[in-house]
Amino acid sequence: MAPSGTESRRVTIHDVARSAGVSRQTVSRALNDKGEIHGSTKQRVLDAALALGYRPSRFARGLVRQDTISVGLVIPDLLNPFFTEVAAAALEAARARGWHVLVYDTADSADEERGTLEVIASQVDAVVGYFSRPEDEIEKLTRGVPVVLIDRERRTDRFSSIRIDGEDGVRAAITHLAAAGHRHIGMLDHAGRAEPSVRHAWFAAATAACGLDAGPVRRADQSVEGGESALAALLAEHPEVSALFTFNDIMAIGALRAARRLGRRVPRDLAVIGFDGLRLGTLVEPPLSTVALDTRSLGALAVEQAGRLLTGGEPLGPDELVVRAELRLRESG
Amino acid sequence: MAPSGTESRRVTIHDVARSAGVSRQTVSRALNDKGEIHGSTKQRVLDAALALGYRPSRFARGLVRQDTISVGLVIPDLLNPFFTEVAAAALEAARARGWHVLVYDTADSADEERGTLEVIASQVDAVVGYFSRPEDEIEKLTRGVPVVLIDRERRTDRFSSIRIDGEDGVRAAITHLAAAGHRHIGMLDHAGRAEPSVRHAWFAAATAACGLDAGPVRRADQSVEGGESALAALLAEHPEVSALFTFNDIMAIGALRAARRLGRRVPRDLAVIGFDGLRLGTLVEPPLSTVALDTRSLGALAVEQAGRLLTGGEPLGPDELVVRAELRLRESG
DNA sequence: TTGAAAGCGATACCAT
DNA sequence: ATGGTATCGCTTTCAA
Repeated sequence: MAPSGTESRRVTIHDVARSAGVSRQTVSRALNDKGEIHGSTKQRVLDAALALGYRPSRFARGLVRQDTISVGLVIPDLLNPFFTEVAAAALEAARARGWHVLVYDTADSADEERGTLEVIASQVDAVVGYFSRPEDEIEKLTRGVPVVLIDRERRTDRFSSIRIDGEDGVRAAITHLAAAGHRHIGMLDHAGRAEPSVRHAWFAAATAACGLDAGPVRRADQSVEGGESALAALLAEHPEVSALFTFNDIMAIGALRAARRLGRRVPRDLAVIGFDGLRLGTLVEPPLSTVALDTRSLGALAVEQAGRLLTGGEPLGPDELVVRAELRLRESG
Repeated sequence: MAPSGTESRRVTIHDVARSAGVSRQTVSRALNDKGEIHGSTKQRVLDAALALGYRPSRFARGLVRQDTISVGLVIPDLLNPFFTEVAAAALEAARARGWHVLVYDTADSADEERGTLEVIASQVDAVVGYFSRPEDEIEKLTRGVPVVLIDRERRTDRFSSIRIDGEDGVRAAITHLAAAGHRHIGMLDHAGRAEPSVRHAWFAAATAACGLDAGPVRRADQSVEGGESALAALLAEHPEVSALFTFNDIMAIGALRAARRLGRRVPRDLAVIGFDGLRLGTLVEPPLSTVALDTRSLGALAVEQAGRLLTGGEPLGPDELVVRAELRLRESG
């Protein structure tokens, strides 16, 4: 018997019970493999359920068995390999706990982010991810759900953040470049927010610490194309620049391309060091040197903390909610 | 007042009602912005809700307002850029419909896939994605939920599949190589299943159609490393091979690397054409020629069909459930 | 404007 | 082994 044709009302446990000539409870027993049920009865119920195309309501079930946990993962752009890696790590950590993950890609758009925030709170037990709008707005929209922010500061009963600490890593990178004789190190920062990024601050501090003048900085879109055109512009204005640090690996890969186009050999004529530590960096030519983040533990940490916030377990403290970056030298610088 | 400290029972609408001195229905009105409520009453309720840290139960709410739709997206490996692209497309299509997407990464593991199948049916309204196990097993485990399979055949009331048709694209690729004078075209197939892949069949048919002898085929892991070592092995046995077609772009990128290591210039000494059309292919050196799939419409199509299966709308027919591949020549071949 | 009562669809507990 | 009843937390009539 095929499942009802058109315009079908939902098949409930009641329908199955009636069809099999038993009570609802018996149906429940049969479906959930509880004992205490006669073999033939069970089979009859199962047959009836199949024939009717019965599917338990996840809502009704969730209401009484309060077990399933779902977390919302908010990502600005899944196609950006960095976020892909974080997402994959979060999925893995969640799976290990038997949690379900609802993924929302906000497409780098403030509107989409707002839309997501509006619906997400009613669908999940905790939220993890990246946001661009003011914390108090996030707080308002997430109404009571625990939130773990990545690369953003906010600590309250309900909010936690994972801090990305690249200070040492960036200093190591700049020190390395300086030791190689580079005097003019430029940077490609990202143009997302109004102010310069924290990574830029690390860069500035590191160059100063090496006794170098502040190198030229150019802000650009957080993409391969952004890095490509920004480096061309930067080099046009500052041909003396012989080394480059970028906000992230994607932009660095764009810079590699621009360098090739401009006839600058890497690392001989231009040393390039990115930030993030993407796997992708090993695939380009030359393999990209980078200040690497452990994206895996980043995602895992976020999920772990969400769990603690959720169960009222002892939340991790600021010192534990940090992911440190470290210099990973390959061939580009 | 901070949300209760330890071991807190769930705060229900009832608690809020009592705390605000009104009935549950009034609370519901206040929270859902229904009219018919006095301004001050509403404010009092809202305050009480906030003070108690009240959050509506998604299960209870879902039970009565049967509106929210969730689909499960099953992906073998989110870090594989091809699947990332499909996932991103599916997320986008789902968002446009206001659906929620639960993502499951099965880590290329049969066990994880089984585990996912066991829980997914009770959490979503429809399932979309990639599976490796036999259809009847999938059917059994998904108990009544509509399923859209990608790159897999199965059509019933409840199952649909999106077919990937690369026949013309592969023929165009091989024809192009033959026209360029290549007589010995090798292939790197993937080693996932027991039999050769469909893509291999297209390859074989295309070489035959061009009047060439069947080229050597080597099976390898579906990864950069897999492609890298497989090409080395293939070339060692068949040094006459001057052109290569691969199961996918990732393997082709591995092949590019191996070629460089072996001192074979691409495309001069070895022409390489991949399959998938990844954005990634534009970043390597030289940019990868490929038989490209429109991953965006692949994901969108899957979601669209899931919607039709779900609402009982007229499902798309086999002719519409196809994504065709086309040759995209860049510089590697 | 507010409240009482009746479900939504399932499971758990207690009888029988 | 099976059925009755209460219950999960919320929204939706329908009265007042």
